[in-house]
Amino acid sequence: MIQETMSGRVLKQDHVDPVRTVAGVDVGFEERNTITRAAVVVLHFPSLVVLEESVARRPTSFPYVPGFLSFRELPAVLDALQQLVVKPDLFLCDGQGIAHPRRFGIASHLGVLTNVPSVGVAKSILVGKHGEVPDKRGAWQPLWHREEIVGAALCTRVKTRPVYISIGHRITLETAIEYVMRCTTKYRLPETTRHADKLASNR
DNA sequence: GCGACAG
DNA sequence: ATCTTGTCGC
Repeated sequence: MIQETMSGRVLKQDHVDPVRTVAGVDVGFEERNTITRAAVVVLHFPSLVVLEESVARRPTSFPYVPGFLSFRELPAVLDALQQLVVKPDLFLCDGQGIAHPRRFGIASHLGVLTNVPSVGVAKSILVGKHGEVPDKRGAWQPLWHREEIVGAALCTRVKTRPVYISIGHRITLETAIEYVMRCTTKYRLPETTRHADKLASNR
């Protein structure tokens, strides 16, 4: 299957150019899921000032099937990306990178297609398990799946559930965690995804 | 066969 | 993801 083939193209080393812009990517739905709405928000790094926003809507063409999220959401995301004037140096996606049954979640799919470094920032686990994460900002535990470290459960805020970080493309887990922390201020989720989330859901 | 299952 | 107000807790 294409996910297994494409996962071979994921670069698990740091090939990250100096990061001046970080983009948050998220998707929402309208009209009883018949319309897919993708949002991309580009922030200046490290100031996290919003530089540009992009929204794209298109008919939903694929159902939600766990493990195949990118087929449902990426087409609209690519539409939104084409409208951007500023080229992002790094993508922070809602969902998994290689913390996926076939090591090719939406963050990896987006990273490989665009050849831009990407990171998966998920609110819940698709596959894998982890030890208890110390309740301290920045603390993390490896996420294991089939004797392999596929990501990290990261505490971005005390007394809050961890977020699940995994590499998408052209980055290492340690570097990914570092950027996620630097994009997170007072909330559980990075500012990038919070902005994209707001745009994708019309709030 | 029985659960689990990103958004 | 989405349907939805107030409310419990730090």
